[in-house]
Amino acid sequence: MIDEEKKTVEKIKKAALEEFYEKGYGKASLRTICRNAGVTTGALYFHYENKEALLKAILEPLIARYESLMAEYMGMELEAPEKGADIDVLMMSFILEHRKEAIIIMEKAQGSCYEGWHKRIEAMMGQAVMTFYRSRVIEEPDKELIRILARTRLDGCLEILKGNYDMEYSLYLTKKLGVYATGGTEKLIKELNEFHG
Amino acid sequence: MIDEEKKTVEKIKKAALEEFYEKGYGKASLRTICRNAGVTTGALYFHYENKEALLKAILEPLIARYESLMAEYMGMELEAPEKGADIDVLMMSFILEHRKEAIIIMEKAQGSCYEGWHKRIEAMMGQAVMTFYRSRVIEEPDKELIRILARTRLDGCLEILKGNYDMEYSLYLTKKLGVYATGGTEKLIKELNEFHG
Amino acid sequence: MIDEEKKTVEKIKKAALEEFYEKGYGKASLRTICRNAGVTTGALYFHYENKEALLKAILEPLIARYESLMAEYMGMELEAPEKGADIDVLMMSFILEHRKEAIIIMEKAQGSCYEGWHKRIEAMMGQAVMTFYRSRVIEEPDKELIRILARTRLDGCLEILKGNYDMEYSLYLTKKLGVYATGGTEKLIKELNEFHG
Amino acid sequence: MIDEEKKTVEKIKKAALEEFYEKGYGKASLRTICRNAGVTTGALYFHYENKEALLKAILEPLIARYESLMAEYMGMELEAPEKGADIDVLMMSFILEHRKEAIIIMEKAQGSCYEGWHKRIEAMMGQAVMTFYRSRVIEEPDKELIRILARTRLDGCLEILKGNYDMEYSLYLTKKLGVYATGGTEKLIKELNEFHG
DNA sequence: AATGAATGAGGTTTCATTCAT
DNA sequence: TATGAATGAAACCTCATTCAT
Repeated sequence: MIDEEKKTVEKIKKAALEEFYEKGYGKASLRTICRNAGVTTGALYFHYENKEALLKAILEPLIARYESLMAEYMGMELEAPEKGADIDVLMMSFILEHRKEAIIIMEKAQGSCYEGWHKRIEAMMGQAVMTFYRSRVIEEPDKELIRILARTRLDGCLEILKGNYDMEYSLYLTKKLGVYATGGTEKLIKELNEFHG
Repeated sequence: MIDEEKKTVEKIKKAALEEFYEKGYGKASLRTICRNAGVTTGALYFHYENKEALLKAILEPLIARYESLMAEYMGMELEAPEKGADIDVLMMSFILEHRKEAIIIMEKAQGSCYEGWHKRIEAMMGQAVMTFYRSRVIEEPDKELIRILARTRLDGCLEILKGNYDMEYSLYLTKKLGVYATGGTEKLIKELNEFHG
Repeated sequence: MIDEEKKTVEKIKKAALEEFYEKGYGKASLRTICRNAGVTTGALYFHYENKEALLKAILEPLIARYESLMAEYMGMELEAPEKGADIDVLMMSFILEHRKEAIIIMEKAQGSCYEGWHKRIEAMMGQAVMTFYRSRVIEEPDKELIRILARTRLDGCLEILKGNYDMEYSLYLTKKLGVYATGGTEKLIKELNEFHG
Repeated sequence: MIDEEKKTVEKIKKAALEEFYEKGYGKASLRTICRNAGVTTGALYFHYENKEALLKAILEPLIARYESLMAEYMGMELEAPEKGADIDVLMMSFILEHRKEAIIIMEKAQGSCYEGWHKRIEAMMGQAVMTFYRSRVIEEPDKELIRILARTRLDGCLEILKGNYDMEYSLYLTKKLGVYATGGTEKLIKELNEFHG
């Protein structure tokens, strides 16, 4: 009873999350998902139109929050750049509840309709970082450099996610990464302006 | 003649490099590789025992250099930490000649025997960074934090590789990333010591 | 109320008629039928034992009329062969009300228990035509020839059905086809008797 | 040896021809084809890209002849309409060697790229018949009537094909059908012109 | 009378790998 | 060295049908 009360949909989503996380979308096997969920292929296809729909069902809930968060991120950093670290903390506490989903969308979605999502997210972060640099640097900052800076910051966050630490420790790491980023940014800006002068 | 002198093995390796790079080890198709190489499956299997052996043939040459480079990296940064940026430059000029191979081993080897390699490399960099932090920080630095710091630095390099820029620009970006890293490191060390005091 | 009064059975039959007509029995999908009828599979299976029973429910009403019509056809043509055209008209006005059902049974029933029906119908027409030829031709007419003659006449009627013309035009075409058939029959009979003589 | 000398491709084509002929393209099962051919799915897919390519391999040889034949048909009937029957004979002797293929393309190709072929062929015959009628009838003949006339003539030919008679008998039937068609045409033309007068 | 979740066999297709030549 | 035909398991997906509610 206790075990059977768990609805089929939940069993499928759980098994699918694990499979997508481990093998990536392209290599994930629906058969394996069904087997691990203790369900037949027919049951899966009753609930989800196809492989991609299953992935969507798993990621969609995260996405709304993810986007709104990113938008917020862009706004805040512009107004109060020194709060960058705080925002990272905010982001962490949000995402930590959907670790695997976030990792899937950022690194394991190749072949699905989310294939390009990580680039969109990188672009958003890139925009925020660029806006900040523009306000501090005399010459137009190098676009690729900014992109890479944003990307490595994102990678830091992802690395924390992948570590699967508890919330407190994750936030600790996030803050330290924030300090590092601030120091790096300051130094880089100084150097960029010196070269100009 | 000139064209036919290009040995089968070379044609296969070239096509395989492209396929592994584009699709990743797991999703790469030997059929496609053979087709693009203008070679039959039999020929491929005459030269390579299986899919993994083909990947090995492509990556092995890089690996020796990669490891020795990493070892060197560790030694140098310990002795002369301020030369971090220079070492990055050195690394770049090495790896730039094997862009795709490096990216494959770091991000596209899932499912192969190189699946865990990126972790080894991260560990090596982590060691180097840890050694440096230990020499500057009073308390034992947090291991995970160091690991992540090393990892993001690696990601920066990878990002440059992925950009496929020309050597000059790649080195420019590497240097700037070095400046950023130095600034971040300094600030973080200061903070870590302050907290202690 | 007005809309809900339309019984489930009717909705199912309507959707099924369309689906069988478009895709044929074998390729018709019960899912699609249910979806288009706005009904669940359970409801369908409450009323019909299986796919074939559903087809039966759709075709059965037509069949009784069809058979009696054919019987009548045989009798009339024997007594008054010159009325062939009139009978075609009669047949048309009957069948035109069940266009799709007639087409299904004649051309789209493969895989069902009606798979052989079109042959029965062809045989009936063949009998009628044979009876007529026997009364006019000295030697026993070739059975296959008669069968094919009957079949092409049937095809003419079917073609009119498939055209989905209005009644008036359908009857016009039927009449013209009748003229053609009469002319063909006369000429053929003459030739058959000449060869004999 | 005797049995194994029969090449795989031939075994596949033979089994496929039978399966397509019996079940139609859509319902034909590649598994069944492979089983009946004594071959694995892999073998089939080595030789043919997909289901449709297999059908193409079976029909293509017929098609070239079919089209050239139809073109010839159109030209001849225009110049010498009384030779209609002769042409039917010509057509028969051509097609008789590819009975099943012809039937597949005319009646069993739904769902494949040949889905529309039978309409093209009907249109060709319709053109030829229309041209003839135009030259004999005062008023423009009714398009649909002509179409149906052409179609029934085609059906007669198909019926002979489906009968799987020997060549001699097939030609006999074809000739008789030609006589019937001539008689029908004459009578119909007379009537059409009378109505006009 | 009806729901709708679940079944499981079967559909087409792809794949790494083998082997006689 | 190399060919290329063949294997057979596994991929995603659809289907008619069943059954507890």
